[in-house]
Amino acid sequence: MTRAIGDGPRRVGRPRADRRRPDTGRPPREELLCAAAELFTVRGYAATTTRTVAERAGLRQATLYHYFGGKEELLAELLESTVAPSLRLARPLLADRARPAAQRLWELCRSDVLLLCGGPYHLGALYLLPEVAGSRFARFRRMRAELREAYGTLLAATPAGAELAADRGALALRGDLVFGLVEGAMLIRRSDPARPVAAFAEAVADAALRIAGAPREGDCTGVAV
Amino acid sequence: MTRAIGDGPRRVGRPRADRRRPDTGRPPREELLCAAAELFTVRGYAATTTRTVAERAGLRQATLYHYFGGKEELLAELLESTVAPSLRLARPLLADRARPAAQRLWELCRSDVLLLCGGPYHLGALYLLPEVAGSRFARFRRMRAELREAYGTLLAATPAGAELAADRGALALRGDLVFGLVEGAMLIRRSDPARPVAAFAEAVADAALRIAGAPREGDCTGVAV
DNA sequence: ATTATCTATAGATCTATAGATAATGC
DNA sequence: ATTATCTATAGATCTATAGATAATGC
Repeated sequence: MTRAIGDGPRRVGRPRADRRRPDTGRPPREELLCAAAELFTVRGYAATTTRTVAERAGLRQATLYHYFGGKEELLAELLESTVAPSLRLARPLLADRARPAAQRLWELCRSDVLLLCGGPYHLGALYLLPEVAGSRFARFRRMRAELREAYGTLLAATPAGAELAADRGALALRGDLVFGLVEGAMLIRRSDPARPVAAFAEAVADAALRIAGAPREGDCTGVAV
Repeated sequence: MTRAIGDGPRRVGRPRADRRRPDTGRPPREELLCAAAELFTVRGYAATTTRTVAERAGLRQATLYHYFGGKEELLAELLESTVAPSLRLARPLLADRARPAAQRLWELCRSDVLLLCGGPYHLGALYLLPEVAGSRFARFRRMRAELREAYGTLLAATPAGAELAADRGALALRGDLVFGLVEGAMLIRRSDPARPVAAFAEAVADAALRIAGAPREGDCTGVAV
């Protein structure tokens, strides 16, 4: 006795009022996060209401509070879920002294761009929200600072970085430029979303290494520049 | 018979209720724009209310409507006032065939960063607002597209750009990266606002030219890199 | 009994308009 | 008379809570 997909609720609890939406089967918490991701990135955080988030997930506004304390909690969770994979990636790269620093830096840039631009939503755009300065997002900011630090460390270990070792200011500036290019990548991408992400990520990583000061022929990509 | 500064209203019309604020003498329209600039960039556009804008300018909320149709009109005016100077600068640079393209591109980057980051507020951050997609901002978008075009033209006229003439896609991508770095500069700057703007602008222009593919020793700045 | 959802709503906004008022200008 | 401002407010939100309800689980 099979049931058609999206057919009936086999779940505990009062059924949803909005029956139009097919039952994805995914947990409501996740559906809410997805809805928030899309709305926050497309319409903006402050312009998005708890009502629109909930209804896009097929729920009534009040039900959102069963899963989250409010809009800020949604944002905090989205932000942290975006840096976390970058950090998991950065740590082993930092430790891997066998490979040249420039190569590891390139790899970090490329993966970060993929993470920020690769998903269905450009979550990286959320990093730029003024709201992120609030105390509720301290944990996210700490994680991001650690990632930022990883960029700096790798850059300093690079031949071009070593040359600058004496001039702390110049090194810091260059680090900011590299990190800024990577984080700003999803804004660039917005102007031409049709471009394949993989190639785009490599192009950004190449550009980042040029800013870092890598020798011209030393770009880590095999692709001609 | 002189009066102390900020003393008394010598102006037509009902006096302001809020007497705390010293009379700057500047026209209220301008004061409103300034207030909006600060609030939009610091707190975010959607999070800023007409009330906070008006009261920061020393006026009651309703008085804002004497000068502007609403929040969107304030934003539109701020946005256009930010691209306009960049465009005025780009046009003669495009026409000036005497100087090498790379040098003109460098100059354009540097000035744009100064315009975006030099003022008291980082108005460039407003470019990234999702609201800018709205129809009310079509004129701003057209102006920005023209500026974007100028970057592309200069890049193509560069030696490195000429090499890529065959590969339209690669040229477009590189143009996006250069333009994106410049527009993203105020986000980078946010991480270290203490840095002197002039040097920062040159550093970004240098970085932009590296992305553009200029020969290593060809950076237009006299400063060692 | 437990759970996921719902409906209803109080309280707090926020925008935009209507109409009054307190100056100067003539 | 003209002007720049004000006060007051209707109407439309939006958030967060209280409490009801319709499922399954035992």
